[in-house]
Amino acid sequence: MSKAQETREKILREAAALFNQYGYSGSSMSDIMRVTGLQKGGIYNHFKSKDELALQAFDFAVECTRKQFLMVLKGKHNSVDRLKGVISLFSNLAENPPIPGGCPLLNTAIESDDAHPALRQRAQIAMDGWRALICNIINKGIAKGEVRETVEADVVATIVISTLEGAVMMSKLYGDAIHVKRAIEHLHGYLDSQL
Amino acid sequence: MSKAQETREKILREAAALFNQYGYSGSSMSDIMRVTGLQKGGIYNHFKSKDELALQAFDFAVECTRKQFLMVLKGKHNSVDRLKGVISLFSNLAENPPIPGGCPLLNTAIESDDAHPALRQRAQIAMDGWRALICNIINKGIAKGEVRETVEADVVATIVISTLEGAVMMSKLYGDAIHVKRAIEHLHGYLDSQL
DNA sequence: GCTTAAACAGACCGTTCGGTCTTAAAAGTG
DNA sequence: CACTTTTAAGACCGAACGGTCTGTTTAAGC
Repeated sequence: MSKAQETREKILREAAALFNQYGYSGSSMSDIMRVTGLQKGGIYNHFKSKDELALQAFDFAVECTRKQFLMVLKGKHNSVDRLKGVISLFSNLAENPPIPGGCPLLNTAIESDDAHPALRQRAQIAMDGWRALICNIINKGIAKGEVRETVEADVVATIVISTLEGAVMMSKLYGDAIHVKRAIEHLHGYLDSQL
Repeated sequence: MSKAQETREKILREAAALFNQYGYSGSSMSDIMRVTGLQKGGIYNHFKSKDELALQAFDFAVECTRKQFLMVLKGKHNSVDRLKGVISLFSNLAENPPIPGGCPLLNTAIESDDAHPALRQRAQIAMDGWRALICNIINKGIAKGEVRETVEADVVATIVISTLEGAVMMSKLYGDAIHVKRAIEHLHGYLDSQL
């Protein structure tokens, strides 16, 4: 990887962490200069505006998360196990998240929904991807006979994501992972009884 | 109510709506001047800083919500009905919320957890109140024999709140109430089978 | 209705904001 | 190694930021 690409990725990584903790409007370009150790010119050479940087930093964060999903899915073939694997990833998210600040999708969705249309659209796309992942696992499970045919994948996706994200919010608010742990346990029971 | 008190409350109401939609760092004093129709002097006469205004506006928003809870609880005496009543309040929250921008507790928790200790503490207190409300309903239900003795009120509170807040996030992200509706339906089933 | 304390307007302050541009250094390329 | 292009620095810009302060208007209490 060229020097330029390395710098670019460093900016994205540090900016993603900053935006994830302090939000888009809570992070200034000066903050980004500080955490990257670069001056204005060094940053604006790679990104033409704060807005563009924010969008790409969000995509970067989403891609990080997606890679974690794929890793945990590797080797698991039973569809219920695969779902539980995805869910269990969240036990770390509140305590030692891959990107500081918790779940980027949650944080970005909340900040952008009324305030930042472009960012909101990216968040929607990322959420679509996550919902599709869950739906795919379930529908393949149905096809393989591991999951009841009456199960509505869309509904399960909503329940799983809502419960996890809400629990991350609570655990981050209190600095206590117990809420995420309870959510995970509850979802395991839910999946066992419903699928 | 004196003129001053009216003005003060108008500022709180408008500021609460603004902060709830655009966040604390996404709302400037100029924005608050615009929505209140007041100049700097008129606002700073009632609040000594943007920070203090933000804290009080959050408390104002929480108090609004609390009143709604009390209203829906009035007349309901069966503990499961009371819980379901609280839950059903959320069907409006994503579409036509009492304070524009969705759930103030959710929004404030997400924005403040890494960025604003004072606001975070207020959010914790508000969350404590909400959890206590749910726990009280359940524990009284146990005492009255309406709820199984083995039910852990704390755990149920976590599940109910997490699921609802996560669903509000999703519904607001998509501008589609279906996720909140699914969450409510799921929680009704959960309460029926667990309590 | 007068008095007096308050509420409010709006000019003003220093700082920080996002963003531009010139220039020097460093990296890539033959 | 020479040459070209890219990359980063940092001075600089106008606008907007949160906050202060003085003067004027308004409303409350006698």
